[in-house]
Amino acid sequence: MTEYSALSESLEDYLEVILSLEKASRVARAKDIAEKMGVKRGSVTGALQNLAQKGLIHYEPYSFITLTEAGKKIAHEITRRHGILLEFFADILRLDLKRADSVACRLEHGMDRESMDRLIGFVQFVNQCPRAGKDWSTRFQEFCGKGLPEKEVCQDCLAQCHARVQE
Amino acid sequence: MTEYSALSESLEDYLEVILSLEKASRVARAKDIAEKMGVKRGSVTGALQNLAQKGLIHYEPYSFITLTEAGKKIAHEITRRHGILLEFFADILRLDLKRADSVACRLEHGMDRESMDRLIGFVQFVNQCPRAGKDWSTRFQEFCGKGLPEKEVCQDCLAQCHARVQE
DNA sequence: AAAAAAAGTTAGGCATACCTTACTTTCACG
DNA sequence: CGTGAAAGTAAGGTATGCCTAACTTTTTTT
Repeated sequence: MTEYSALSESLEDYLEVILSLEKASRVARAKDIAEKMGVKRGSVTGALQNLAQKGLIHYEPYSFITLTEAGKKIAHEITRRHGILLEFFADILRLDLKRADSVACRLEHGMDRESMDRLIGFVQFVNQCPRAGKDWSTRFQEFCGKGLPEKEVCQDCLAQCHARVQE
Repeated sequence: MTEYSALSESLEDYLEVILSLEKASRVARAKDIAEKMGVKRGSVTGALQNLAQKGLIHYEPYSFITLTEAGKKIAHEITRRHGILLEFFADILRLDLKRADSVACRLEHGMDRESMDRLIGFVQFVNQCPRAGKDWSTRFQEFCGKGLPEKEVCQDCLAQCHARVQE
C-alpha cells in the first residue's frame, strides 16, 4: 500500500509537472514549474521544500530538481490517471481536447484506484467490444445533437455492426 | 451566467448538505450539517456566515437555516452533478453504490457545465441506444473479470441484439 | 572579470478551512 | 418558571497554498 493519499492536490500537481519537465529536459527548473503551474516563482520554493521533506524529489537550493524513485512512482500514477480521463472525455465523450484536458486535470485527484481501474476497463471495453467502438462513439456524437435517430437507422446500424462481426 | 464559480468546494458541499436537510426536515440545523459534513459544530458557523454573506442562505444567529433562491439554484445544480456521476459510476461502470457515491462526491466539483452535459448525454445514450443498454453494461462487468469472450460469444451477443431491435 | 540579467529564496501577508475551548442562547421538562 | 442539557457562536490556533517585495545566488554578456 503506497501511502501517498496524504498528498494534497497541489503537491500531486507539482509532481506531475516535474515529471513532464524531466521528460522534456531531463531536469525541472523552478521557473518552468511556476509557469506550468500558473503560480509565481516564490510559491514554488515552498512546495519543493515540502516535496523534498517528503522524500519525493531531490532538492538542493539553487540547483536542479529531479524526482526520487518514490516521487516518480506517484507522478506516473497521477499522469496515468490524467491520461485515462483525457481519453475518456476526448475519445468517448467527444469533448474537444482542450476541455477534455482541463476536466481531466481537475478530476484526476478525486479518482481512487478502483474507480480508475474500472474506467480503464471501460475505455478498453468501448474500444474492443463489437457493439461499441469508434463508430459507436460517432453515433453518440450525433445523438448529442439530434437525439436517437429513426428506428430504421438504428436497425441499419445494428445490421452493419452484426455483419462486421461475422465478417 | 450564474457567477458561482467563485464558490469553494467546501461551500458547495455545505449548500448540497443544506438542501438535503431541507428536503428531509424543511430546515437545516447546524448540528446536522456538522454531522453530515464530518466537521465539528464550530466549523459550521463560519461557513454559514460566509454563505449568508454571499446571499445564498437565510441565516440569523441561533435560528434555523434555509436556502435563498440563489442558494437553492446552486445546490440543485451540485446535487444534479452528483446524481449523474453516481449514475455513471454505479450503473455504467458498475461500481458498488458506496464507492460510486464517494467518487461522485469528490468529482462533482471538478465538472464544468459542458462536460456535465456530455456525461448526461452519454448516460442517456447508453440507456437508449440498442447497441448499448443494461445487458451491455452486464457484458462490461464480465469483461472486467475475464476480458473479451470468445468470438462466437460476441457474435451471439450481437445476433441477439440485432434480433431485438428488429423485434 | 565585472556588471547586468535571470533564476531562486526568504519573509511577511492574506484567504480558506479546519480544529478546540469557552461562552451564550434556546428549549424542554420537572 | 427556572434550570440544565443541547445547540449554537466566538475567539484563537494550525496547516495549506497562494501572493508580493526584497534579497541572494547563478548565469550570461560584454
